[in-house]
Amino acid sequence: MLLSKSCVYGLRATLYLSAKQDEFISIREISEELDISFHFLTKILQQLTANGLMESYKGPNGGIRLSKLGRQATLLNMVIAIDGPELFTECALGLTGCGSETPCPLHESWVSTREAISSMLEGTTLEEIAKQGRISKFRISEEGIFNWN
Amino acid sequence: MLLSKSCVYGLRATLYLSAKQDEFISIREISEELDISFHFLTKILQQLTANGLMESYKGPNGGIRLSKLGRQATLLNMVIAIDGPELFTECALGLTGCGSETPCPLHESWVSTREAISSMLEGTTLEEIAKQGRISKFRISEEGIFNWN
DNA sequence: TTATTTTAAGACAAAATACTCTTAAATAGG
DNA sequence: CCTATTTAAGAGTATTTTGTCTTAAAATAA
Repeated sequence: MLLSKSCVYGLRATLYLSAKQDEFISIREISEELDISFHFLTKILQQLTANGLMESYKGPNGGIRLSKLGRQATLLNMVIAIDGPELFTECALGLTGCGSETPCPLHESWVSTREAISSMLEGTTLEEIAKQGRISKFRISEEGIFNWN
Repeated sequence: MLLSKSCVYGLRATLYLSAKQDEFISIREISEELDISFHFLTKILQQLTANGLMESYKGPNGGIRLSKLGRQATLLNMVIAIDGPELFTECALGLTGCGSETPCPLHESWVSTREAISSMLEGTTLEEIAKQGRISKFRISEEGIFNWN
């Protein structure tokens, strides 16, 4: 699995929020719309607020939203905030000293492959994805079509 | 983590065996040289023999070796035998129906990214890696330099 | 103030992954 | 045949990941 489940849930919630304006959206709503366990999602989003990528507000009409920083962020920032940077730094065979001086057999090709992975996640900001989503009607949940308005 | 630990251990053992000739190498030797738990490695290699990629022989002077099929195989075959094909088939966001008709926001770029991953693992056969290893002195363990003779 | 709604935090449980240990089966050599 | 060596198989343990539940804290509104 490329990304952990926590990370996938976090990304889907992030995409959900990218389509919303500045209002706080309740985690309950997100969890129901995307069919993700409420408490589990809460934990994941707490990590993102701790990293300054989201902002939360307690009480009635409270919820969560992308921070200014979060709106300008890319999916790569979200992935690193949840799964850590290891995917983009470590050797594919898990060897600690692996580098161009003392490489494993996969080293050179893995360096360029993980470039491809980070480009995929870094390519566009959330603002851009949201704009594109309105045109392309991307899915972010198993069932139903998400309203990218 | 791109590959499971089981998979990484299996790949490293595979690379170890690729440098050997037709003799059976004991799993004990591999586990000591590569610093992998003996019993755990045994389990992993059993999967590869079950898939016909390796052959084992019991008793004194017994051990394991790449089968004819295994020598002609690529690392991709080994990865799929251990971790299954999911990495190369599933949606990056874990959505079941994801495809070009009803894509997630990552779909198109993920398709080409996973192409990059499979090319990395498919690029060369074990025979070719072993040949290259003799020239480039690739590492396959934390410490020490592996003898690719 | 009080009740309600929401996130925060932490304990807990379940499942998956990683790893260990014991016993069985096969083979070789004396 | 007997013993030692090796893989096979399966039970068992530990750790990590995933998911649940309960209580606290903050905010709103009546």
